[in-house]
Amino acid sequence: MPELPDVEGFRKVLGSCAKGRIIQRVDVRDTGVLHGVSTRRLRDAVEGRRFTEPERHGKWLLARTGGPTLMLHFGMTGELVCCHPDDMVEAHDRVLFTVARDRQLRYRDQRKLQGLWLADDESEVARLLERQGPDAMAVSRKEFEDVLSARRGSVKTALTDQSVLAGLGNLLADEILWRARLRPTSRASDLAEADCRRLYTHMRRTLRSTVAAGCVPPRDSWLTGHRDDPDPACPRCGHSLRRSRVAGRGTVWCPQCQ
DNA sequence: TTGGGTGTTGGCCA
DNA sequence: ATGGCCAACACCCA
Repeated sequence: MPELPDVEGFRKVLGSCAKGRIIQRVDVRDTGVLHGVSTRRLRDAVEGRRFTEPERHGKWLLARTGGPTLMLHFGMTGELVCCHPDDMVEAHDRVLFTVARDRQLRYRDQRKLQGLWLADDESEVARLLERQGPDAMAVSRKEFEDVLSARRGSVKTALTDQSVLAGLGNLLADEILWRARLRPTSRASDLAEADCRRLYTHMRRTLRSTVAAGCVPPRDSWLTGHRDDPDPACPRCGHSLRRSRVAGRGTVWCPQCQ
């Protein structure tokens, strides 16, 4: 689930729930989500510190504390929620950060495909992000065109490859390609300049509305609203949508208008 | 009950 | 460089 818009939503949750507050207690309920750091070291590193303005790069959330930085990745099922410490701890609440008597930030994740890392300094942050391409929300049109034209594979593979462009997942890629009327299997390097511009425009437009929504909503007028229909029809032209596999992922597109 | 599917990533192999 | 397959994990569904 979590793609750029979701993670941007989690960044806002962190900001409104915990920014400026002191981390009073870290409670690790499941060490399986900790990567390269023990519960002990995590607590020693951040308890007593204050959450500052959180940042995001692609699908990574950077929880800064003025010292070490907590790096969060949400995999397919993770989320960040603001709770009351007395709220019932749910089965998938893996790490709890108590930041006030009445506030507790929770890293909740069903599948534990990713988790939390602790970066002691900026070089460690950079090391964890070194394989990430430019953020999809921040990339310039020029840079976008440059990275796409350098790719031999399909445009969908390029859009979802985090080392090319950071932030887009399977759903967003399908939605953006549908809006830009481009087949997911088109070779990225074959795109005409006009195609590339259109793709960039629709990427920005789609990101803007999904970030505002805090997710990629299954709207009726969007492709997202139909990908799970039994016999899906294109909300733009009515033609039957096609399913296939591109970049190893379930892909939905309209053979008529894409 | 079992096998196959799922919005994440990275590693290995050809 | 690229694509395919698998694993990590927990759950759903036929």
